[in-house]
Amino acid sequence: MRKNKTRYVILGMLSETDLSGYEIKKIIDIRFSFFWNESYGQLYPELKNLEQDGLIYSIKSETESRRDVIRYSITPQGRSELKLWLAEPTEQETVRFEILLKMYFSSLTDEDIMIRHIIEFEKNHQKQLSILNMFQKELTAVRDIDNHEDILRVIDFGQRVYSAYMDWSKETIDYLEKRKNK
Amino acid sequence: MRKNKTRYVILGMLSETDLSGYEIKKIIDIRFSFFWNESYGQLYPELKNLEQDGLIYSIKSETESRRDVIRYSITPQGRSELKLWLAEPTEQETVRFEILLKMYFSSLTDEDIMIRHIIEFEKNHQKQLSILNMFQKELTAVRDIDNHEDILRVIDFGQRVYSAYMDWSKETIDYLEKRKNK
DNA sequence: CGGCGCATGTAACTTGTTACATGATTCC
DNA sequence: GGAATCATGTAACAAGTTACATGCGCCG
Repeated sequence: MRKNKTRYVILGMLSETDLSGYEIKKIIDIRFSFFWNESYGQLYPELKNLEQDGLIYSIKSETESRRDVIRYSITPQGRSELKLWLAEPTEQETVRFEILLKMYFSSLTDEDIMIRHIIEFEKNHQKQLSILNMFQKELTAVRDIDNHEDILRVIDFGQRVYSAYMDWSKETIDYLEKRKNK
Repeated sequence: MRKNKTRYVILGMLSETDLSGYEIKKIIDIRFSFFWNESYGQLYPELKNLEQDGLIYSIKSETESRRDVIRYSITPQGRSELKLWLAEPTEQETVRFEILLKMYFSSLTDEDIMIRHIIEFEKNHQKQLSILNMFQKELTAVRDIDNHEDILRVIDFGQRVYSAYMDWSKETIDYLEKRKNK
């Protein structure tokens, strides 16, 4: 049986500091995007669910002059739910690399088309890798967060994997170039 | 707008040889599993759709004594549809690594729990890597398929990425062991 | 003769995305 | 004043999984 994991990202984030749905989404997009995605269509309803389950509660903005920013806070029950999940066995991830599917059947198309795909792939992930590198530098400089080393471990994962992507891309483009000129 | 990609795996496979739904599923599970997943619930209905669209046609088993094996064959329209897709831009993959999410919040749990998760993660992917290595050896020995080199490129991707997983796992277990003893 | 693998299929469900609506505020 | 961003939300849809049903044939 699969488990709704959106709740745990939310709970995890709120375990560090109070946040609004919008802020959670932004953090995921910037810092988690290389290993996690969420859409508003999942996030907002799940926040409602969590509140109803008593795992989080909302605090209407008071100090703020802005509109209706609804910031959430985690409850003790929320924390224990999060701890429970952390101890549960991890599901194997299911992946779908369209680029590899295309590569697999690439003999059916022109080399140039495939090369363009891989360049695109490389570019996208190079950008992500740069962001990771930046983020790593930032973190290494500021050493005040308590789960600081854990985050660095997560970033390290991304760097290794993305570097592997880059190497593969270069080699595969080379291979295709050679095949083209044959 | 997202695109149903199950059709293209099917078309791609049928572009090489006639296959039944069951056979397609098996090939995906064994050879594609490190970059692609499909369930029967997607596969069988999609075969029906493709047949209705005239991109494939079914051949009821004649030579076979077995039960109702429905083997499919690709049509010229199917081939051109496949070629069209190969030229289209590739969608960025969305990933969800539960293991990294847990690592990120691992300060909230015991080191031993996290270590067990990573050992599990490592074991799973080590198995996959071994299968990839085997498959690569096989392919390097037999050099008769036409898209042989392309497949090797795909396998190479898996090997690089999985090796990165292994390295990261080892280092992260070390890190957690050290943290535990502090 | 029981269990496993072969083989096809689907209904119910969960999960996830997209596209839109709404409106405030900030920045140029 | 218009564009971008902040901010919340949802309905419609698409995608994907799970769990089951059915039954054949082979092997020990």
